[in-house]
Amino acid sequence: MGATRTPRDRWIEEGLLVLAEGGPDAVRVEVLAKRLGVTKGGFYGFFDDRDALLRAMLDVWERESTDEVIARVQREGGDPRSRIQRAGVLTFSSSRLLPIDLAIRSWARRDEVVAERLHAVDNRRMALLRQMIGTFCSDPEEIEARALLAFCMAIGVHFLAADHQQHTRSEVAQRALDLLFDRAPGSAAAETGAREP
Amino acid sequence: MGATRTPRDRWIEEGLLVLAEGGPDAVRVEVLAKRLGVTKGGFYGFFDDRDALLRAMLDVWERESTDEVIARVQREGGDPRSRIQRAGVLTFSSSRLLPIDLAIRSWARRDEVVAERLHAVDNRRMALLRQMIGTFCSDPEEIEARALLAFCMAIGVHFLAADHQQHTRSEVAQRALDLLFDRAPGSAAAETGAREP
DNA sequence: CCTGTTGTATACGCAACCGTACATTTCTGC
DNA sequence: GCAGAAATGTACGGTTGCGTATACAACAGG
Repeated sequence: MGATRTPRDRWIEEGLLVLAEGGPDAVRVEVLAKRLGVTKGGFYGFFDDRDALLRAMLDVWERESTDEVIARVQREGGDPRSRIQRAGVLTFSSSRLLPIDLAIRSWARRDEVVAERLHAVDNRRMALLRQMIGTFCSDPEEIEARALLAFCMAIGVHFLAADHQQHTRSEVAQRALDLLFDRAPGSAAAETGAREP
Repeated sequence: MGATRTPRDRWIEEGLLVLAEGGPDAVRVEVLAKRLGVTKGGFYGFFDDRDALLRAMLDVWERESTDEVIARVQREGGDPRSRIQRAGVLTFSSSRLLPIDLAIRSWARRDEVVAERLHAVDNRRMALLRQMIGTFCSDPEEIEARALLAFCMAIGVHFLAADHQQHTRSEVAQRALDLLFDRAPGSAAAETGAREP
């Protein structure tokens, strides 16, 4: 063949799916090949080795998680506050990005290189959060504390398994966001994450 | 030999260490054997297979994370509030339990059985948190929201890689806890987790 | 002592996966 | 159509890990 039936991007894409489902250890060349309906024959034409694929996956994730989110938010306009809210939704409510994000966080705990990549991405996100909270809170230290809480909740809810008595997780999460963002309880808004029944 | 050089508990213990370092996929029988300075010869006398070890590891973790923490807290006495604080410290500041806990959380995202175990443990912890927050907050919904935030932060900080401008992570975390627990900023207290430079 | 019991070493077959070498197919441009 | 390039299939050797079988060693009780 001359026409690429399984281009480089498809390997990366499938790799990200498997990463989300089973963690980095589940990303095996021969497994991806089977899922793509080919053999690993072509793989080594695109990548030096398995590790090169993992790095390429991180590249794509980093770009999608930052530049693309920001570009899309800018393009769709709106006031500063709703823009940043939208960035949160795009990142932490995306059924595509969220599981990948969570998998990479776990991965980063045991891989220094991944940790540095995540570090860069999280700093950009934290800057957005700060900006948003700064629209209604002036004390820099309190902004930082609220931003940390919001970020931790966006991540943490997906690593938590507790029930909430007579309430659903998303009801409680909504209430928690109300506390963080200084809104009257129940006023529908931000949703930095937290979707669960 | 008749004397057990490598009893069942040592396999479990080493398994938990490896789990904390590299996740469940890193827990391999032959790897543990090498780390223990023996071969896998004896392993299958204690466990049917690798999976039985993983289950035994979860048993130990569950017991240490709940009953033993609670027992120790009760034994050391104190008023209700400081007891619950101590339970938080024992769980989320323990250099032994914390990494295991975080590894199990990641694991639970892709294993239903593990998720159910974590579910039970988290419910017990959540009950303690509720109790503590209930000592200064009466609205049940707000208690639940604050408990969720506190729990999410105890977990989330370890999955977050962002910097905090001129502050350290633990300074910001302290301030965040002050917000959550209705204290004046800076009044040294609870520390539900969050130790980092 | 000597005999079981029990923990460990050794060796085996099997399977998954890596990376390489080489053959084969299938487009593309001439 | 016919090169030749490009993607894929096939086959191989090597490694790691599983679980089993069996032999060896060390300690216990008689």
